[in-house]
Amino acid sequence: MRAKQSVKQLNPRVQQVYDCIKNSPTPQGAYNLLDKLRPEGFRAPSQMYRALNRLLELGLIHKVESLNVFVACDQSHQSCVSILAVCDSCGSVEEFPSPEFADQVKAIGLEHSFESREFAVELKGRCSDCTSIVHELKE
Amino acid sequence: MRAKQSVKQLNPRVQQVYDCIKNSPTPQGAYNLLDKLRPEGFRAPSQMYRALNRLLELGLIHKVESLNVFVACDQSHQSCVSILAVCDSCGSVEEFPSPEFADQVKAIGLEHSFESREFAVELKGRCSDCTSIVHELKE
DNA sequence: ATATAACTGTTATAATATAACATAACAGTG
DNA sequence: CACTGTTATGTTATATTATAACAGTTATAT
Repeated sequence: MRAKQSVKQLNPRVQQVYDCIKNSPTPQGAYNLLDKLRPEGFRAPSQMYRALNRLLELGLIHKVESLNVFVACDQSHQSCVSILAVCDSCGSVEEFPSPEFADQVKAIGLEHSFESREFAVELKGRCSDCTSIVHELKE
Repeated sequence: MRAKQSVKQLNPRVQQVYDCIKNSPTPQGAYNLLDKLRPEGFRAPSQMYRALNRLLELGLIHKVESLNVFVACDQSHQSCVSILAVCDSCGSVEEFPSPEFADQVKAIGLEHSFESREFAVELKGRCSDCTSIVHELKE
């Protein structure tokens, strides 16, 4: 049997998609990524979705469900339970890790006898950059 | 100008969709609802999405973004900021309102200078019913 | 009554995602 | 080495979800 791929060594296609997402300033949709990687030999959606699903499994990226886009996971935290803050204005997505918050969500679930496995929080609003731009315009 | 529709009196098509969602034990997709309401004269997706978007605006339903399905909002709470707990096993969605939780999420946003407007929390796991069934099977 | 905005119907198409099958690369085993 | 099961990749077609654009209708304030 072939050795299971370690996280240190991603498959070529998976690595290409991961790099592309990491190098993008804003989160990317699957077909957007597909276009970007067409020169590298990506042809069909299924190729892209395979790589994306692998990266999701590994926890290296998040999917912003409300926008159908993908964003690299901020590596600085371990428990990949985080708040994704989506800026309506510029489209950027920031990740706010908060372990105690994760505990609280699980606790609320348990109050209702719900055994939670994973969860996602998506915030909509305006990021700090866009807020300061608005303030400057008002001056 | 036509009077703005009050919440007490929904338009016929909107009301039909709302009733259909409320009467469904599990959350429904748009095309699923469309099939159910075909006998009532619904023909095209755009008819359904118009009604769904109206209900979302009014806060009468939620969209479960990770599943692309719609669920009636639990009327018992006002500040429609809630946790949606999706059961992997039976597909049911429960709503856990928690106002203090909402404040906490906003606070985490503000710590990062993010002005949040709205947000959604989706929990994945196993509901109390399915958990007890599993326990019974183990006996 | 009639102008106007809201609602509804209809057709077409865009955007997102997966199924199903074929081929290639690879690692272990006899 | 040749065989075998597994993972990875390529390819085609199709399913699923959502919106655009336009025409026609209904309701209501004036």
